[in-house]
Amino acid sequence: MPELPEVETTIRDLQTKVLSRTFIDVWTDFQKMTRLRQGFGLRLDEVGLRPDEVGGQVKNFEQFKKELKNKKIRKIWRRGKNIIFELSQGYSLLIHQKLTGHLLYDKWEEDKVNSYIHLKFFLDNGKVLALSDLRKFAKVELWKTKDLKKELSSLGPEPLEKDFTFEKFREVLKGKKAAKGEPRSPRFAGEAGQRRGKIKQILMNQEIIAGIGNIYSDEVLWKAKVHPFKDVSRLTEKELKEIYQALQEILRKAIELRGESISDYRDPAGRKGRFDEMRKVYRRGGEKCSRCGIKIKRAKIGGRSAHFCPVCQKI
DNA sequence: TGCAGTGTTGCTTC
DNA sequence: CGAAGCAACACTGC
Repeated sequence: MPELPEVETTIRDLQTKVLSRTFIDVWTDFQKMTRLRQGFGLRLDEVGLRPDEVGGQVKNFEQFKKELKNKKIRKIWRRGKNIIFELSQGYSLLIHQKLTGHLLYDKWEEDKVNSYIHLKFFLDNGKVLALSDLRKFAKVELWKTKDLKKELSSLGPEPLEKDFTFEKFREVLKGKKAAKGEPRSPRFAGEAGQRRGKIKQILMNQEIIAGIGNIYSDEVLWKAKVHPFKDVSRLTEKELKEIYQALQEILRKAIELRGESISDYRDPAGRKGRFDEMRKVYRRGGEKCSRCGIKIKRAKIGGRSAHFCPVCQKI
């Protein structure tokens, strides 16, 4: 699954390859993947078309194609798990790869997961930027840059930015009282401004911290020796520091190793990342914990699986 | 063979 | 308001 390190790997590679290129054309065999968002004079009900509105979808894709044509890529960046191509004339193209999507450029390795191509961008250098996505959950949206920036501001801070200090981490995690006129922080609860909720779910909440998903939340909590079910309000200062430190180290290491590829993620050349070598708990239920030898457990939190060591990780 | 499991987001329901 | 459930989709493994 593309989480922060995988998305970062993708954009860094694309920056060296498609910056300053212009979109010439676009093809898809799954029109539901593409959308025009705010700023195109469309009513919301026209934009949020239902699957049965085939005629509407065709019309929508034709307009998407028309608007994208001849736009030049000025900047490629990442916000959380979103890839953003900033284009000429005030446009931005947003790609969210969801569970099994990944971008491929020019020539890529032969691999089954690279064969589910549902979208192709044709560039002015004669090369193709393609989106392979087995489950077809990925979304590709054309925005007016101004509107997109507003939309992205609802995401939590970037964990690898310089200003994401330990103090800031503690503040966003624990939740502080909203100042007058300020929007209330998400999942804000209790008189003292104390947020409640299981730490794993908090880490995966994109409005609290951007970019963390199921794999890295499991790995971070194992490294920090904190149980995924522990309520965030009960975390000690020491535990908070351990989580912060583990988060920094694991995300940086995962980027260095070009992400994980236990499932479908591949880089733009179609190659696997190597974070798998470091994986301690994710999808290792039943195996022995490398720290204490006890069997790694798997349990459900909010409908998804958490993997953890029931002995090393304290509740 | 059939069906639960897989993870992200957004919408619906309570 | 929040949290829980489910749908979007296709393939794997038991």
